[in-house]
Amino acid sequence: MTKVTIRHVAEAAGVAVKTVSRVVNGEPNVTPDMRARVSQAVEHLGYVPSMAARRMGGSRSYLLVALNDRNNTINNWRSGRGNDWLDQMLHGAMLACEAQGYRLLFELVDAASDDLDRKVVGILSALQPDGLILTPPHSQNESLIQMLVRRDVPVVRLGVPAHGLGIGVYMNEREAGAAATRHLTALGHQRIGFIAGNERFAASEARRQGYVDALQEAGITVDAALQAPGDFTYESGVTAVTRLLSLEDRPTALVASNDEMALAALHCAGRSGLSVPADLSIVSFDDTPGARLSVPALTCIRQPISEMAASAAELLIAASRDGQHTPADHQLPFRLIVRESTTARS
Amino acid sequence: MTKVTIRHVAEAAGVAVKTVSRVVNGEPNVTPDMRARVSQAVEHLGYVPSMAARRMGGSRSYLLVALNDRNNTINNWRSGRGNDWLDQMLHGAMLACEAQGYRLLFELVDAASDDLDRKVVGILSALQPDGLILTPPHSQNESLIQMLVRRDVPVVRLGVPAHGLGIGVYMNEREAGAAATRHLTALGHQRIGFIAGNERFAASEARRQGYVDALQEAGITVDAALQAPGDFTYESGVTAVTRLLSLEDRPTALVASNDEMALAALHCAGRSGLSVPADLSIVSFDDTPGARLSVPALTCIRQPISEMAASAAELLIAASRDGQHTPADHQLPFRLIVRESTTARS
DNA sequence: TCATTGTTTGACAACGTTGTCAATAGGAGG
DNA sequence: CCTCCTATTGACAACGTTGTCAAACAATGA
Repeated sequence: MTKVTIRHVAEAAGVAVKTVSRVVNGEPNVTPDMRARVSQAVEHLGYVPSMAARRMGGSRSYLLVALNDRNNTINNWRSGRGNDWLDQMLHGAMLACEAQGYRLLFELVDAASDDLDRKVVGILSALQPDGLILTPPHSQNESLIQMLVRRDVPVVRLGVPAHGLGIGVYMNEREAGAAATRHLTALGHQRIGFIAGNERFAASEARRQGYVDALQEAGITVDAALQAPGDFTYESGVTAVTRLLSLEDRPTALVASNDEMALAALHCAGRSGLSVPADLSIVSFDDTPGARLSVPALTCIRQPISEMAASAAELLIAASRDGQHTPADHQLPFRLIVRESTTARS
Repeated sequence: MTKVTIRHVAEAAGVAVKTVSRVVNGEPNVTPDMRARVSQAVEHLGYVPSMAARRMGGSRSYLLVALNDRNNTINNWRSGRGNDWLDQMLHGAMLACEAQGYRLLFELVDAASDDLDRKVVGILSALQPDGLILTPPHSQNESLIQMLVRRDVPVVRLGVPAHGLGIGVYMNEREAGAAATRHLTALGHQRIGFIAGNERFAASEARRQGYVDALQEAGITVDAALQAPGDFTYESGVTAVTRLLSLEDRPTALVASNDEMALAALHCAGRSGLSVPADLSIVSFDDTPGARLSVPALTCIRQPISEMAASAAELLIAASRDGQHTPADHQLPFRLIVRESTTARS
């Protein structure tokens, strides 16, 4: 009933504590007999090693920290953007951690803070994690990452290529932007509008470039008037799509940089008497619940968020275990999900 | 550059480590001079105490754990329910923890698991948190909570009254159900349908009872045919509302047990040629982003989720600090947010 | 047979902090 | 001035685990 320590297990099994430690950690050079005897005692007493003591005695903490932008996160639910990205990230990373006996601790830090580095160092000192998962926009903060690499903290940068500094786990945003646009050109669309995402996120510009790539491939002239700024919020989507639909030669299709702005487009189109997809086709990014539930359901690009997070966790655990510090890049595939919001040009 | 420990601070300030400990923890019986001298050294060296060492040496871990149902959570985003509840809970609790130098670790455990107790004990042994926040349905698991109380772990039960076992932090669901319904009766509605929530959650039945209460107050006969089962998913909302709208004497208003099912009702109504709110008024629960963004925007009951979570964290920290173990109940107020989906009976 | 090597086990220090208790200094009361 | 009490500071053990190193033992080869 009371707290079970490694010593209790050692006594119960009649062996040294170090031997129990070896068995629990699956270290080599233990006879099968011994391993069985100790395992049985562990099982019987319900022994689980204390993370704190492990961190103190050994060199690993069995803990990963996911660093997220506080403002970004909070604004998300305050302003209605929803946090699907975050949820999937958390789940992907947590499941991967669990599978290896690790734990994930989620931290919020204001990316715009002027003593960001100091705060992150504080987290490192307090928690001493075996690795750090940075989400955008932290994952793009080169000076922060340089500092972390200097301190020998394994770092995964989510959503962006690492270019030799840390480990990058991401999808090809530019190619995704192109794929979304190609879907529309293949359906015969010529006038294709683009609603950009928040410039703070590197993915925004990459998607726009992909859009341009696909237009050029199809031999369509790129018209700056068809590109409207946005910041991922519903409101910015309304502004953008209002402008695009009021054009002389209005677009017959739109690429929205996320679902939220696509939903704004959907509503604005309806309000203007345009039917989707008959009069206006829409492709978006994210595949959030809202995209599936809207009428019509949105054709969109799905990011492999939980897969990226799981990879991130696995890479960090491996890096800390092997004491390696090799920069690397891991690109994961996206998927175009065709639903009801796109159709051939009439 | 390298790791800063309490010993370094002690040397820098020319005092004993214990004195540094006292200053860092704000303990009494330290002269102002000493406090200033040590504080300066702490500041200068950027010292932050190690959580692991604190846990080892002292009696507190400065860690709270939030226990969530794995299936519930995962299904949420897989099936499109969205995780607004979870996000708000996390943020509320995290901010409260941060304010007191605590950290929050989020854990997923399958509530239907047959060795749930064992798993939770494992978490306790590994993490040794100063308190546990249980979310529904865990917060309703009396035997689990009994076990935790026996082990002297401070426990907050989110969303339900504690009835003497642990600490309950919740809103009055029954009264909320009544308030939602009263809003409709006050608008002159007589035929009011109800779409129930998942029976696994105690709130579902409480809301239904409140609905019945309000009808009786208004002298309206309670008609079982107007009450349809649901489980919080969009699909179940479709089934329920289809049945309700096909009734001979169809309802002119609906109370949906969450936003998701209300959105289903909205779409079904539109498909049946009914306009909301002219032909059908809808009130729901949750105030998720979707409720604000839908057309028309949903009138709904807002749960004080982040406030409940913040209270939970504060209560746990206080309980662990004072070593108290007093059961208590804290009821927080809900709010009826009137938007566009309800109007007077025509 | 003996030296050599490798495998298995254990003893012990170390990690960074706080709890306990003793030592010291300073002030009040006689 | 001396005693007693309290406020302040410090010395040291303890927490539960792993890393290091040595000991015991078994197997191998000459």
